[in-house]
Amino acid sequence: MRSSKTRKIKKQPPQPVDAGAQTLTSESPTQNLTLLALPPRELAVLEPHLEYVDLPQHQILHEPGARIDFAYFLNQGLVSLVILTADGKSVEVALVGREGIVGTPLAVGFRRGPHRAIVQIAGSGLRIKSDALESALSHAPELRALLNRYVLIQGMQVAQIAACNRLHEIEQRLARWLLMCQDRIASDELPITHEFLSQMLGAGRPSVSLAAGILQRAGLIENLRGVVRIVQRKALEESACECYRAIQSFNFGVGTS
Amino acid sequence: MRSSKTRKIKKQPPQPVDAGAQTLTSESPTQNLTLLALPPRELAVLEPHLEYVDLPQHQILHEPGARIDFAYFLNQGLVSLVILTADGKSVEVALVGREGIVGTPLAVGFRRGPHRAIVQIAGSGLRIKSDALESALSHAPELRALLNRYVLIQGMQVAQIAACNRLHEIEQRLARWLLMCQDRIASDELPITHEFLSQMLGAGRPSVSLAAGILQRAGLIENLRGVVRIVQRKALEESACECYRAIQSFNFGVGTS
DNA sequence: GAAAATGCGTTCGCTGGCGAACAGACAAGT
DNA sequence: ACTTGTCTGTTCGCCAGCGAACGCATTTTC
Repeated sequence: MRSSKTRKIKKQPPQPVDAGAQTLTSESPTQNLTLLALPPRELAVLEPHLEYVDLPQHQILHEPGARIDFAYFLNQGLVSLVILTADGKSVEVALVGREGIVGTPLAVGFRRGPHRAIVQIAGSGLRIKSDALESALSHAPELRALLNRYVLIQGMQVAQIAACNRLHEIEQRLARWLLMCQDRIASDELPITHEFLSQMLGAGRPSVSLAAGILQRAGLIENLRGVVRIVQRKALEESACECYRAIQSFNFGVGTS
Repeated sequence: MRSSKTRKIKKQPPQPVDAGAQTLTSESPTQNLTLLALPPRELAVLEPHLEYVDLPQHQILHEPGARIDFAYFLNQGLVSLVILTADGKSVEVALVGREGIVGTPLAVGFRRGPHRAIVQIAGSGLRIKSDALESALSHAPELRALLNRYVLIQGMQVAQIAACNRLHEIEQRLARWLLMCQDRIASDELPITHEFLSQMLGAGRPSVSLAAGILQRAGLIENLRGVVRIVQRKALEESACECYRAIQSFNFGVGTS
C-alpha cells in the first residue's frame, strides 16, 4: 500500500480545461496520423468540430467509469491509459501518441471506459465532442474503418504488455517503456520522474531507481532530476525485451494477407 | 526456461481439421451470442457459409503470425488466446467462449494476428472462411458493429488481465481464471491440468499446485487428476481479485451513455 | 500384466522485487 | 539567506515465486 500522498497520481493545479482551445485553421495542419490518413472529404466532415487544445503534463483526459466527453487526436505528446486498483496501485496498459486516438470506446458508441487517460508528456492535439464524433462516424466510413483498426491494434499492444508484465523483469520493461516513449516524442530527453515510471510499470519506486541506475552505469541513459536522457538508443534496444519490437511491429505489418 | 518436453504446449494426436464438419441446419440452432444477436436478414447472409465443427481439447485454431483461415463462433467450450515468448514461456491474454468470436483480426480486414488460439475446454462451434466473412461484412452492418464492439470489449478485458498479471498474486489469479472458465462452460468440473493452468497464468507449475492446494484445503475447490472441481463458487469469488468482477462487467454495462 | 506416460504433491535453495525508511541533491518561494 | 517541497540514491528485512528435482499415483499402451 502506498502512502496517501501518492495515492492520487498527481494533484492538478487548477486549470481550465479549455486553456488554449482554438479552432483548427488551414495554417496549422494536424500531425495526427489518423487524421492525415483520412480522405479530404471525410476530414472536411470532421474539421468544423475539431478544436485545438494544449495538453499540459499530468492533465487527465478521462477517468474510469466517468463520461467521456471528448476524443483526442494528438499532434505531439504522449498519453497513458492506466488501470487503477482498489488499493491505490496503478499500471499503464496502453500508450497513445500521434499515431492514434484517445477515447477509443467512442469508436463503437460507448460513452465510458475503464481506464484513466493521463498526459504523460505535454503536447497538443485536436479534440472533438463525443456527439459530434458519433454523428460524423455515420458519414465517414473510412474514419470508422481506421478507428476500428486502431482499436484492434491497440488491443494487440495491450496483450503484449500483459505478457510483458508477467514474464519480464523490471530492467527490461523499463527499457521498453523508455523506447516506446521516445518513439512518440521528438526529443531524447524524457521529462518524467521515477515515481511516475513506477506507476506506469506497476512497480515500486526503489525498483525503478535501481534499474535506472544500472542502465545509467551501463552508459545507456542518464538520470537527471525529473528527466531521463537516452544516450545510447541502440544499446537500449538490446537490453529491452522482445516486447518492444513486437509492439512496434503492430503499427504496420500485421494485416493485409 | 522450461524443459523441452513442455515447450510445445501439447503435441496433437493427428486429427483431420475437418472432423465433424457439417452444415448448420435449422434443427441445430447456434448458441453463440453474437450470432443470436444478429437480425434475421444478416444471419441469412452468413448462414450458407457457416460450417459446424467439433473443437477437441488442445486443438489450435491459429498460430501467431500465420494466416487466419477461419473465424469461429463458439457454441460451447473455451478458447484461449495465448502469447508465446522466444524462450518458450506462455501467457494467456484473453479467453473466448460463446459470447464472442475467435479471429478478431478478420473483423477489420487483417489476416494475421500475434496470438495462438487454442481450445482449452472441448466444445463446438460454427466456422466461416475468412473470405466469406469479409464479403459478408460489407452486406451486414449490424454484424460489423457487433464485431467491432467485441474487439473493444476484448481489449478492455486484456487490459484488466495486464494489470492483474502485474499486481496480483497467483492464488487470486488462479481463482479468477477458474471462475472465468466456469462462466463459459456448463459444468462445475473443469477438465484442465495444473500444467496447463501454469501456462495460462504465466507461472511455474509448482506455484499453481501450491495455490490450488491452498484453495482445496479451504474447501473451495477439489483437485482431481486433470480436473478441477469447483465446490464453493461463492467463496471462490471472495478469494479472487477485483479483476474478476471487472472483466465480467465489460460484457454488458460499459457502454450506452 | 508389464512398461511407459501423464499428472499431482512436495521439497529446497535462490533471487527479484516489495515496502518502509533515511540521506542528500536540487528547485522554487519567501 | 532560510524554508519547504520534490526527486533520486541507497539500505535492509522479508517473502512470493522460480526452477530443478524426486516420489508417488493413475492412466494408457503394448
